[in-house]
Amino acid sequence: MYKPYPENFKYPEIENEVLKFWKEKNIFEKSVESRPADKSFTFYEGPPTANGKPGIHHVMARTLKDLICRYKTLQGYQVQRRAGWDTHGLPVEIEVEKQLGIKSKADIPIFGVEKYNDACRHSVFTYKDLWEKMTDRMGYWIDLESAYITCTNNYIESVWWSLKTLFDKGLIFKDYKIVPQDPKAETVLSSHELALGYRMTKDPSVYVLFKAKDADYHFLVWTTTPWTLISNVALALGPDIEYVKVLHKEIKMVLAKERLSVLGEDYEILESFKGSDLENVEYEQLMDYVQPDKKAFYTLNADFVSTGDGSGIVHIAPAFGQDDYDISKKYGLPMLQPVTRGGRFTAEITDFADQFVKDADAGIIQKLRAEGKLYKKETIEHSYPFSWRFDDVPIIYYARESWFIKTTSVADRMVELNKTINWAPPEIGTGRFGNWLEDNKDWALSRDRFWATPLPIWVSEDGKDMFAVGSIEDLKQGIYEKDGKRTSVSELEEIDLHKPFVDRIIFEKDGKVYRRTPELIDVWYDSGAMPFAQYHYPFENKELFEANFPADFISEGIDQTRGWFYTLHAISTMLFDSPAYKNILVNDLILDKEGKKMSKSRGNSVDPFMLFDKYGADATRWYLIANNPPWKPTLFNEDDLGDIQRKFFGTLTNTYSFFSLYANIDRFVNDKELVDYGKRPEIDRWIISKLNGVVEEYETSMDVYDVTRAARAVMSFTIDELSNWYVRRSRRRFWKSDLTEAKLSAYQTLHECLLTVSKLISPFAPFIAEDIYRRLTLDTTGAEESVHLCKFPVVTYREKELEEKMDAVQRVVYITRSMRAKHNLKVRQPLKKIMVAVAGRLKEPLETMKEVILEEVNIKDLIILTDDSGIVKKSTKPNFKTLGPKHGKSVQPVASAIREFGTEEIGILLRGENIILDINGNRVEVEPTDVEIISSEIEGWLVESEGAFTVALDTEITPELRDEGFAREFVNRVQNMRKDAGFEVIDKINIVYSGDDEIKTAVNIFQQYIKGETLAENLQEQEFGSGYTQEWKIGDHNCKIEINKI
RNA sequence: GGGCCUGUAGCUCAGAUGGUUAGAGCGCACGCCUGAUAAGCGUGAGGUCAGUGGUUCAACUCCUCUCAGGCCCA
Repeated sequence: MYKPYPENFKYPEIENEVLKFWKEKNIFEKSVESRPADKSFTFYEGPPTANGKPGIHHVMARTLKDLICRYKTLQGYQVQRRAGWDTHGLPVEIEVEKQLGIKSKADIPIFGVEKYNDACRHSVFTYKDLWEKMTDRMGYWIDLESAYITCTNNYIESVWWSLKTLFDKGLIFKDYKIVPQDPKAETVLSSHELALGYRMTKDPSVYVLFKAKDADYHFLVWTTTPWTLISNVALALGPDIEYVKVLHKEIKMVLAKERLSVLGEDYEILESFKGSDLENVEYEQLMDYVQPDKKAFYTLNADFVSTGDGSGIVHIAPAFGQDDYDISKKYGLPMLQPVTRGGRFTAEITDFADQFVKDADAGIIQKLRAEGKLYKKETIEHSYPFSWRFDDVPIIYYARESWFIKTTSVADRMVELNKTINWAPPEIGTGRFGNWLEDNKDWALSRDRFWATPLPIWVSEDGKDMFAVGSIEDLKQGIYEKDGKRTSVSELEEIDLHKPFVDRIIFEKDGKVYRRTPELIDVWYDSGAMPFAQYHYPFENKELFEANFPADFISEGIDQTRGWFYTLHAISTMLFDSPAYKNILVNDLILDKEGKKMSKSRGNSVDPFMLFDKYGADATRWYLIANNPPWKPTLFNEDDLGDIQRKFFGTLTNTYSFFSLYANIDRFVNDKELVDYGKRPEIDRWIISKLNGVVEEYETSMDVYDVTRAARAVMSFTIDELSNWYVRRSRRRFWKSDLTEAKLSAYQTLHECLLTVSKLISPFAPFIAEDIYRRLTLDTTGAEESVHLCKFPVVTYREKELEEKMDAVQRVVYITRSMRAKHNLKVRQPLKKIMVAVAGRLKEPLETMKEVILEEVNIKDLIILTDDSGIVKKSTKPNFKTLGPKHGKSVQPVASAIREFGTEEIGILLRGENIILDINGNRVEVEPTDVEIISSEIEGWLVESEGAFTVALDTEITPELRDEGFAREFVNRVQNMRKDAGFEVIDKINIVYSGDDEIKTAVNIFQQYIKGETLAENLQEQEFGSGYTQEWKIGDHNCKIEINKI
């Protein structure tokens, strides 16, 4: 018995049943355990943060991960999938601060770090339930129970081990970093927070004159942050930019030639030179509040100088700009930083002491003007970041001491190792990621926050010595100090590797006291450490880690390029001199219909649960994968989901329904010995061959992670080949005749196709695949319990010539049908004959498929015209693919000569002989392969050509054909009535009818045919009874029909 | 400002290594089919393949520049 689909069934309901089945039977666990452990495929799950809600893009990423893992399982690999949760970092803190009503970072110690971090710890899994629900509902198979969690002691201990390793290698050091800072909260902002606060604002745009030392000219310098001028130590010029010295309003000044427009019209060029000629020119300090301790106040060359705006000369204040800082390191410039963390000038700046720097701008400008150092002042409107927490607090870029990892020391190695990684698509590996590696900067590791992995470095109180702690064991050598009470850490019952606990631990060595440096580490380090930290390596699971490193496969969104992709790679390179992953599949954003980014604020984001309820997880998954390659931005359109469901899943379940309907009537069970492929009818062999072709294409596509191509291949096979051709062509075999070998073959063929399709789609649409598979194998002994325990189908049978043959048949049929349509000749009206002219090699194949063509197009006779039939007119077309390389430039004259070929030349070519031409005095030999011969016309007939095929149609309708046409129309009306009357497919009926003479004649002649088609016992013209009756018009003839169930 | 990606029909997308009539689906119009049928099929309208210059016998395809969009970074 093949369970039919109920009418109007809902996919989500089926999916829920499948979920239940999976859970009850532990199918996921079995799909892992049933594969040999020594043939493993390692997958790393990038940990999401569970304190944000999951969205549609997470469905995309999880679909990709799931389908590759399922595919590899199908192929017989053991794929362990362990979930993970990212639990530290700013996002968590921000959520908690919102809940607790904490306004600024400074409030946190007052509130209590201990309480604060407890709140973080509890907030981490706010949406864990939702995430798990989504994971489960969408069919993403991953072991949630054993998930690794980054804030556990074990995890942190592994991270500490790695940090100590790096520290001992000398790869961790302290330096300055220019960070965007919220001056009111005295907090460093993440790039994410920074992005929140950009808005248009007005700032001064000032041109200042720096007087060259011992000379009579000035450098004209532009800035939008006058307050940084106090900290100026150098001026930068572009080495390849052209500069001029001009006389303007009685002042000699230097600026970029391209920026002369700044001066208006009135100037006189005195000299011109390149930036590189102007290196090392000393100038007088502009405002002398603070004195540097190193050589300063001279010009230098820098590539970042542009002539897009300003004067082409950039003032350098190392404490307040990343470019400035970098160049200062290169030239060994001093750093002047007379500004507090709160953004106020220090006491040294006597005139502006304790003023907020931005507020001091006006006073500074005034002072410069008074001293004659201001050339001009304008106002500029531009986009500038502001605090997202406080109104009207501009962000200040500010140099702060940070801890760094010296990734630049392994930059070359990272580049090298990256070349061994297989990126899908490749351009992200070479481009976005590769360039990022080439341009590597040291990793700014530390964060001045509260809820994250503490940096395990202890510094002596005199600041001269430090060491790293790499394990809890090491930590136990320390002393826990709280409220003046000192306890040895080894005596404590509970150890928490977070603030403030670890900050209370001190070490005493050689008479010195060591305290932990207060910083925490970048959360990205946590996730990048997951290959070993998830196993608590090296403290445990040594073998497990080694067996699962590096990963065979990871997959995440493109936003992880500089996030997880990088941190995994950097940490692995430094610790293990190995990449962390061998294959990586990247997905791009999901945008809305208009191509805009989805966001809560815009209200255009899509709730995945709504999609699952409305269309099902399968349709959602399929849509995301098949619509376009995942590594290109997807324009999300809900309507297309409905299309996928109707067209693909609808066709598939419909095909199954068709199969089950007849298989149940015939009591077909798939336990008979298989009919040899070779013995099956042509159409069966054809679809089996096509099926195997799809299996091949699917596998090659999947192996290079081209999942979209694989999905599309299965989809078009199912819709076009299986349903629209095979089933339609074979319908009669299922409802006619007894269960002969031919019919058995049909059942076995369709069964195999459906079964294989269910396996192929199982990674993509795991629910419906499971459902169809189970319906198909309900009575099959020895079948796997679940499609997800099956092996990938083996290619069994190909017959490429047959595929070509059928292709030819289909083309003839399509041409003929289009001709009928154009000439308004209904398909139910039989026609006398068609003639088909084709290239010689196709003649015999078409001959054998004659019946198929005739049946499809409802025509009585098919004549395949031989090349020498005399009535086919042939023409020639040059084949540029062979001619081009041979003749190059002179291909055109040869081509036109070929177009001129007549019967004689064509005859020669058809015999396989060459033709010698004389083209402008040159001897040219034309081979048969250089010419395409097309049958373009058949004399005296209605013809249509397409490529190598020409079809001629005899449109004459004889009285006999007309009668047969009527008979077919009659059958069609009866069939419609059977259906309207609600009769079963196998019910027998009696027919009563009336009509004019022409109808009567036709019905009489084709009485047997009509009875056979409609399962009628009687077909008579007599008094109407009380049966189901309808009136019809057949052509111009009226007709009344009554049917009665017997 | 830098890097990467994208630009093909009204919409969503295909178009191996350059080869001469650029395809599909959806949508639209018209028609057909109907013992799978809230499906299916056909026909038609709709394209200077973003633009420019070049390489070539031949460019949607390769190269240059420009324009537009997206993402990342500064």
